[in-house]
Amino acid sequence: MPRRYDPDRRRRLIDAAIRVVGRDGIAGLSHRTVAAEADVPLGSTTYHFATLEELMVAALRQANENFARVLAERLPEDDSGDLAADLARALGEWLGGERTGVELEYELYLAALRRPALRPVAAEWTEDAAALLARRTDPVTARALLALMDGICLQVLLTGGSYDEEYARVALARLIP
Amino acid sequence: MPRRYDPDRRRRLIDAAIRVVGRDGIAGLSHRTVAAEADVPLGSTTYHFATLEELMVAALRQANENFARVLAERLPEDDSGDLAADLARALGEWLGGERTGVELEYELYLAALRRPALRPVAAEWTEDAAALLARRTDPVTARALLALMDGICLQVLLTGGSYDEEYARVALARLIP
DNA sequence: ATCCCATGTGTACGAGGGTACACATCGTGT
DNA sequence: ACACGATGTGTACCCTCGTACACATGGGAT
Repeated sequence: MPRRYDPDRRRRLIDAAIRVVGRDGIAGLSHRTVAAEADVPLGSTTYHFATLEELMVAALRQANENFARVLAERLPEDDSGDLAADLARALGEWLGGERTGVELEYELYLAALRRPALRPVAAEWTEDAAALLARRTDPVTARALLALMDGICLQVLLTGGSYDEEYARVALARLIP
Repeated sequence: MPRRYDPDRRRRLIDAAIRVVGRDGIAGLSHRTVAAEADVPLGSTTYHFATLEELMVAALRQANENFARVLAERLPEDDSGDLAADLARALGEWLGGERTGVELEYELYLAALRRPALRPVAAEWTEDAAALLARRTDPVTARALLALMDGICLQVLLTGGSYDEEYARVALARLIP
């Protein structure tokens, strides 16, 4: 039974947790489901992550890093272009893809509402994203743009409506002084 | 044991469900916890609400009605005043009160992300709120204002930060053409 | 070479949950 | 007056979960 000597078992558990949340939501997250998804015994998950919150923290942090990378690519540093249009397009690409991915990241993000342990990670995320936007505008406007993007995403995801990129562009443009 | 003849048992179950979610979150919602909170036998909850989603739908709908009433009071129909300031103040009062109440309503609202059954109710809510705001501005702006308010609330609640009413007022004002 | 400890494995227990179902009771239409 | 259906009650089954614990194993410090 020598599955011994698994250097990045921790990483694989995090990946498995992300897949589980993507498929069944946080409600489907348990030590057992993660263990099954990662093909490791139950005891291994409880060893590396004593509580499910620890797993969520790790998963949220990784999801943040992924999204920050994507956003950085979509936001060229030179401010020659139209920032509102760039952001609206980035949102469109994000929401236009697999709904699973968006749901996954938002669900982990929103989980911070009831779990104080996740709040510092959520705060990191908004700070990092704001810093990214602040390359193209002032910090206060950056925060407002982020808030509006969050709100637009929420409305689309929660009501089951469709994303209107032109509407988003106009609204975002109004926030830029 | 004649607890028979309970005309508004359904209503009492909904109230109990709201109290349970307020105290322990959706994670703590179960037929049994609601039954205990409402002081009725287990079978009664499963009779009136076959699934927990039905309970959540009813609870979310009631929470919406409560909040819509409050918002209507805070938004006088005459447009003599400053709309952005009114909204920022309403947000402040809402976020300044018991964190429990805000968390409760937001948690039910956000639950629609993963539960399609809740999405029509969430959509109703945004439409009703937008109609309220549309008394003071155009429909497109009303939607944008709502989205920004959602985003600002989220950032406060998820990151554990504090609410800055002046910042909110400025950002909201920019959205009004 | 040896020892210690981080890591990995298997299993068991008690708590709590959804669901089903048989039975009790009352209101109401006929 | 009566029967039937809506509503209420109690209980039992089976599942999943978190947790704890005893044991195995191999790497690296000494």
